[in-house]
Amino acid sequence: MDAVVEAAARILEGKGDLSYTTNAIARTAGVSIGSLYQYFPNKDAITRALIRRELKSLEDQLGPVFAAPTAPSALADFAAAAAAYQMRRPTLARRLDEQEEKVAAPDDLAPARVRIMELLSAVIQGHGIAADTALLEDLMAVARSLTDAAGHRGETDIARLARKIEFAMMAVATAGR
Amino acid sequence: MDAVVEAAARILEGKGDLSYTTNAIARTAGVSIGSLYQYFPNKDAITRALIRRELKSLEDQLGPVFAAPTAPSALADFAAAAAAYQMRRPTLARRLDEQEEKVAAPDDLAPARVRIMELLSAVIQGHGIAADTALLEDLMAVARSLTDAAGHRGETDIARLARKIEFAMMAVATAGR
Amino acid sequence: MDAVVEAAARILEGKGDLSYTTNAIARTAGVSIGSLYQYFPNKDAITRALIRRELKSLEDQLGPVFAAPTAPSALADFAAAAAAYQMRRPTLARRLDEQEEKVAAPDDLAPARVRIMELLSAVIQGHGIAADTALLEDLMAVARSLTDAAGHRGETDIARLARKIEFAMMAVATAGR
Amino acid sequence: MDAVVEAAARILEGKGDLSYTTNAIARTAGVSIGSLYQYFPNKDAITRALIRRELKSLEDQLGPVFAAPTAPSALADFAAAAAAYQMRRPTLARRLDEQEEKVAAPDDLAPARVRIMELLSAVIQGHGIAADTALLEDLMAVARSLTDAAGHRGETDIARLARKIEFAMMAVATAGR
DNA sequence: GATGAATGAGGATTCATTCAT
DNA sequence: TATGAATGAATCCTCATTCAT
Repeated sequence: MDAVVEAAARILEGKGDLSYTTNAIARTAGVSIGSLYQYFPNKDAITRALIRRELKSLEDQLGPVFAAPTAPSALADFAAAAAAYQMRRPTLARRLDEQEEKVAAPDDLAPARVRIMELLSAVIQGHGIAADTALLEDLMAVARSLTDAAGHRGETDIARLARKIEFAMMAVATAGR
Repeated sequence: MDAVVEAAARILEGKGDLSYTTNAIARTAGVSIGSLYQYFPNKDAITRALIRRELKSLEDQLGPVFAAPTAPSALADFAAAAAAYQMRRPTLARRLDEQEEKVAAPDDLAPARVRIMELLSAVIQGHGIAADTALLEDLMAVARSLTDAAGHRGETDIARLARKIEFAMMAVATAGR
Repeated sequence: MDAVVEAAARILEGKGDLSYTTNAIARTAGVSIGSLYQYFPNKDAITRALIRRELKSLEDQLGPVFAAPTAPSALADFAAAAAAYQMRRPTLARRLDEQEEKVAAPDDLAPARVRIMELLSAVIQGHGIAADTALLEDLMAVARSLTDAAGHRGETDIARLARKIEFAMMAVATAGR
Repeated sequence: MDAVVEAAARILEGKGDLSYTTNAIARTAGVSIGSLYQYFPNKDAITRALIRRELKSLEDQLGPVFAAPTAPSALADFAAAAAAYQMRRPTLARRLDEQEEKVAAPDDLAPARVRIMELLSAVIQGHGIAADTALLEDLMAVARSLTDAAGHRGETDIARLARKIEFAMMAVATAGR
């Protein structure tokens, strides 16, 4: 149920890890724990659903890039989408990254991530750079770290953040020779 | 006691958050919980001691940079030190960052962090760039994310990692105009 | 839940302080500790609930005195009620007094105590004696000590105990001049 | 060792039950726990030694009464001694009473108590009243409760307290017919 | 379906007591 | 004899999960 997932999101970005309990999620969602366990087999499933939802949201932001992955402005657009996505829920993505490690079998999350990775791969190749998995991971990591840091500080200047991400990505891509 | 801190490190970088219990730490350290609590007032204190130890280790690696913060090679040296530091304990630093959020009053950790930040500030200014707190945080975040990603993949090429970090830092520093 | 409070009472008057643990209370009450903590936020709250219950019981016994606090027989009736109250649970009240020192913030217990104190004050004044707080405390202490001692010995003669209490109270009240 | 017993006394009348640990006693006494356990077989033994010391102190105060148990002023003197004894360490005696319940086998404390009881018995009989064990217990209880209450309030008027005790004892003794 | 009371394994912490030095 | 580090059973409390209604 969407309410449950949204409740999980709110608790995670609010009081954080320590209050992230199934009972708190149910209460915040306005359902009983009994019902919660009818929608989700266990706590991890809720976390995974939330991660899935957020990945979907990021993909939506990336719509224009998907439309033209090899355009000259594609990298800038990618950076802008990443920045815009994380600006709305600054702490959520960071907390979610931490949770992801604890969640068993995040296999069902792979498809979305693969799509985004492949998109980024196309974007990079559009800039004439060969993209192996390692590079793509580095680029994602850098983008995420800069948005996390900006989110932590409560910054709101999306354009500035996007610019930083773009520059950093470009630098990392060229550093690999 | 050092054994306790090292046990904490090993559990954190091994089985992770969920196994990071006082009893597990004691068992791994080869002491009883009773003894553990004679050395440390509570679990957080152990985590803090570990963070402190790691910061110290990073500062040691940064020794050459502290010696000549404004040398032309200072940024490259800083990146190399960061890379070298994290290569030995790839996952530890990342897991430790997550723990830090949960640890109450990490005030006693501030001095070391301030020293490193001020060092980086000097290094950046040696490159003719004004360094505000936000920029320094971004640079640290980027360096950390790249080392984490490399650590995740089990890479061992320190020089290559250092180069990526240096490039990314430079890019972020100049992106701020 | 009443069963928990009654279990607490039974342990306290039975094996005493050392066996007065949350697990023992839960076991005696026939519930799991989990359930116990759904009814009460912590152990102190159970103790307070028990004290509250006992104060309520004492107030019930004092009903006739509340009805006519200034009647000539009021002091005798007060003594009789105190005796009757404590005869049923000889050791409980004494053990509870000891616990009260350890219980944090027994503020929610004050009202009942104040009502009883004020009643006693009226009774005493009905005998032409000014009652300050110190005197009231002394009277309560004397009444309690005599019931405790009688309870210790397993006495069952309520009338005799009430008579002793009445005499002692009267003596203390007049000793203050 | 006397220092250990006095340390126990100070902790008990100070921070109370919760801080009354063997390690705290040793630290306060200026000895190691190792040494503490060379003097006393266990914690209870310390408590018992303290009780014994306090009973001895009370007996000392009662010296004049022992000298002339049947004198007309004996009851007043007894009350005065009890009051004087407890005034010096107001909270200690009360806390000690609570501990006594927890202490196993307080048999070695009996002799002193018997001596005091027999003294009181003689005093009472000097007033022409037959003293059975029950009455003696009641008298002791009343004396103790009044001193405790006075100690609780921080009163310092020994004469006033002695008078109250004497009156109350007399009343209880005559109430038994 | 939905509810929420009930469960109990597990985690942090304390403290009386021991024993090697 | 003195020391104090080491021990671990026992305590309070939390929280994911179940199931009778």
